[in-house]
Amino acid sequence: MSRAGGGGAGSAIGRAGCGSLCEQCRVRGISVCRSIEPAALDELERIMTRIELPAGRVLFDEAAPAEGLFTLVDGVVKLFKMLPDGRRQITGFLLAGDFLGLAFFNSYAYSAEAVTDATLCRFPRDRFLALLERHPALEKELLGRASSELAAAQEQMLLLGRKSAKERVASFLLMLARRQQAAGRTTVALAMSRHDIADYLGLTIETVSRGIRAAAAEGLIRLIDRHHYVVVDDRRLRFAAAAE
Amino acid sequence: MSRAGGGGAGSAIGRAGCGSLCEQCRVRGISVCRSIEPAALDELERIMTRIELPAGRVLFDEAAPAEGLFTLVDGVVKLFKMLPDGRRQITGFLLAGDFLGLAFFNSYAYSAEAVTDATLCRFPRDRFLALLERHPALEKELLGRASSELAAAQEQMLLLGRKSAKERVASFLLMLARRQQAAGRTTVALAMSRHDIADYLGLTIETVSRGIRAAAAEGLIRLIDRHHYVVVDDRRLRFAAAAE
DNA sequence: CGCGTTTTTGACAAATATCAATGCAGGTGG
DNA sequence: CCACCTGCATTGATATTTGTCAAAAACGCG
Repeated sequence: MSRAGGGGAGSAIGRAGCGSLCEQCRVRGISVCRSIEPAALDELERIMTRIELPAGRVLFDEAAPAEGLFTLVDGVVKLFKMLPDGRRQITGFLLAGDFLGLAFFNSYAYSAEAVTDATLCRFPRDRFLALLERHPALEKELLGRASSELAAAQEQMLLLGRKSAKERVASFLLMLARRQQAAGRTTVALAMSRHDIADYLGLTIETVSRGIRAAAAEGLIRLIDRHHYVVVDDRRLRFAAAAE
Repeated sequence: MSRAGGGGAGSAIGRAGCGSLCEQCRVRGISVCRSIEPAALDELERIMTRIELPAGRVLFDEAAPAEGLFTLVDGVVKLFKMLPDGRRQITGFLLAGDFLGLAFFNSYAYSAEAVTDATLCRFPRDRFLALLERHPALEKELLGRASSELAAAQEQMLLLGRKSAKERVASFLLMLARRQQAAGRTTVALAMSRHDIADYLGLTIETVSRGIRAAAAEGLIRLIDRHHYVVVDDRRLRFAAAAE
């Protein structure tokens, strides 16, 4: 499936434009990396703080005052919203290079929590916005990211609103594979729990489990163990994902 | 009368972010109206073309080369994506003042079609992007819009992934009421068909119909006719929408 | 090696889709 | 102006999908 950004599930998953995190930016610990003048990079570096976030730790809560913006340097972070009674919807999994925390109202629209141990850079909101004024290229970069995140969000709405359980699971398996293939891997890692997958796909853990097993039984994938698989039949997997 | 619910009525519906459509911009026929320097407005006006789109007419198709950007001056437009077998997900309804067509890859991520007769302004993509270079305030405006659309998309993912049919319908009725109340109306117009509502909420038309009737039977709303209602019990409607 | 947690599996229940009429309203042509 | 026609909406009966509940199996960890 041709998901904008080559796999941008949910919010800000690695984007074609940014490709793999460029080395220079990785070193600098920031991911806003395309077409940014060195002067802006220097300024960014001056106002940033590095954060180590252990797996399961909350970075910020929905509706909290948005005092920081972040880039993810390493690890996986999930974004989610909750209903008053505890139902949860994960809106995206973020990978290295992704940006989060942009809140044009003054509070976050979602919560963010580390799936694995993660490393981030934090930029104080006011100073970052001030910096934005002086560096239009940075603003353009953010607009591009927001735009592709929006495309990914729309793709996810299609999945949530119109795909069957099996199609959702196949779409997810395909999306993960695409992202990791882009990084040259053939074995795909399922870093997140069945519970997280379920809350991302709008299903229950049981239905996710059955969907994954069915995909394996039908020869679309081969399961190495509960958290690793290989795509065996890409064409049929795409078909199962209703992606063609 | 046209299903537009009266073109004038549609256009009166403001947008939270933009407030009500500013008069100056209405006159100029463009909706990118906050904090834009007059010079930029003049330039925008110079490159724009006005378009009248009859109800049901397609503005552009998903995956088509994105050669234009648009602002909606009057009427209602729906954005949607389709699966190969014809299933459809409407990702949003646009009202006067909304912007569409931003595509940072070179093709549209979704199709756009008029729900009611609509008036738009078209800006050629290349010239608009060039103009963006010279007017950072315009870029900031777009970033703000993209950001709030993203928040709305995440809210919709929560609805599609985790809310029951009745909650979805209640959320929809509440959302429409909020948008129209902001414009000082008390009777809410349901400009779109049950089919469109169903494709927006990820349901079938029958389930939407039952949901609306149930909301009326429970005294949350009072139906004037099939395309108009009044919110009777806001608090319970919010509760039914799982919004509190 | 045993224990708690996650995942899988199975039986059953509930929500929603599907199928099938029927009703309603607006537009059209007589 | 009225009656019919057509498409949209509603309603009801039934089917299907997916969720719920319960338990067993697998895994990770001390």
